[in-house]
Amino acid sequence: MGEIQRGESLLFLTDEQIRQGIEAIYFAYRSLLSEPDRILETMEYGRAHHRAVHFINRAPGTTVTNLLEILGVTKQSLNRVLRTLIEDGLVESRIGKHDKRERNLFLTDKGRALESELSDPQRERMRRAYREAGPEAVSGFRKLLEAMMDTELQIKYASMRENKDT
Amino acid sequence: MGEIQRGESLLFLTDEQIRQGIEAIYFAYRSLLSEPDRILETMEYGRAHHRAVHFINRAPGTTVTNLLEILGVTKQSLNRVLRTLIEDGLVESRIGKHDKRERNLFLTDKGRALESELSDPQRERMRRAYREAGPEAVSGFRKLLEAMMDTELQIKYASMRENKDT
DNA sequence: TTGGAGTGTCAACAAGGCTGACATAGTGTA
DNA sequence: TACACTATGTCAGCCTTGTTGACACTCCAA
Repeated sequence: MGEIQRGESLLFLTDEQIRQGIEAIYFAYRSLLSEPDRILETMEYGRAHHRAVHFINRAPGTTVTNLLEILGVTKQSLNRVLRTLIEDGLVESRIGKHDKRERNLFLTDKGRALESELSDPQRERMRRAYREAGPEAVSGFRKLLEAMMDTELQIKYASMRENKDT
Repeated sequence: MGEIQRGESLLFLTDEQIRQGIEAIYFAYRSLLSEPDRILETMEYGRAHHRAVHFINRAPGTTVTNLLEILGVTKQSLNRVLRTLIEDGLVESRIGKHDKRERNLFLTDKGRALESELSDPQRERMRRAYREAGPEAVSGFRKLLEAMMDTELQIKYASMRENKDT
């Protein structure tokens, strides 16, 4: 490839560097799923259930529509998952107060237990990586991931962090 | 978000920071798949084909077993994909020279064309993010992703970079 | 010569995406 | 009030891509 290197090196923009970055995300993402996957194998739930439970935990009272937007799936797909979670008593669906068409979703104690079981090892892995790489790496990591996101997801990501930053 | 505080502060290790990191990867990974997904919709291939083509392109002559390890799927699953790619003339499978049981996989011109079509927009997104975030962020990003990987994948990742680092 | 490795293939199944169609309740506006 | 629209749920059927299990063949190496 032919990036011309002027004064300050642009070597970090070579095709090779770009490719390695893409592969790094792929491998890291897969590793991040490995623990929950292993646990999920022993139960009647799948990744889709984990994702739903994760985001309901993060934003208790969220609506179905909001969850649909965050997860980027169809309502039929989400509903299949949500139905089993509600039937099994992991998620509670309350009719909206302002708008009775809406359903506000909450985790029950049982739901929170599942969320922990699945996410704790994931967070532990992440914590180890954070610690190992140090605060500066973490900051660069976050910066880059945000820059990679579609504007739409960037906005959702930002809004999920509201009132949560220390 | 707040500036990372130096000194004794371990604020970057709070649960909230960890969770945000996990979500950031999730959203970024999804964004990274969005362009190829859109293109794949118009053809008879899927993500699995993209992955296969990507790694064959990266390591021309690689064997089936090696590809299986990198992709982490079963041979039946990979074979289904590989078969269509070979039938369609995107991948060439040559009997190994040293070990005639092995198949060495190569992209044809047509295969390289598909790889480009799918990966170029992805690399373009990545390049933009790299440029926007700057070299230091890139370095932190890479460092953290590597720290997140399972040892096994870390090794594969490292070996893929051999003789490719500038 | 024999066991194991590398590969290919068949069949059956599951998870979790998708579309399309239709139903119901509730909201908001003309 | 009537009507259009929104939020949600559900049925049916399809696709991709993962899985297991079984079996076959070739070839390498001890």
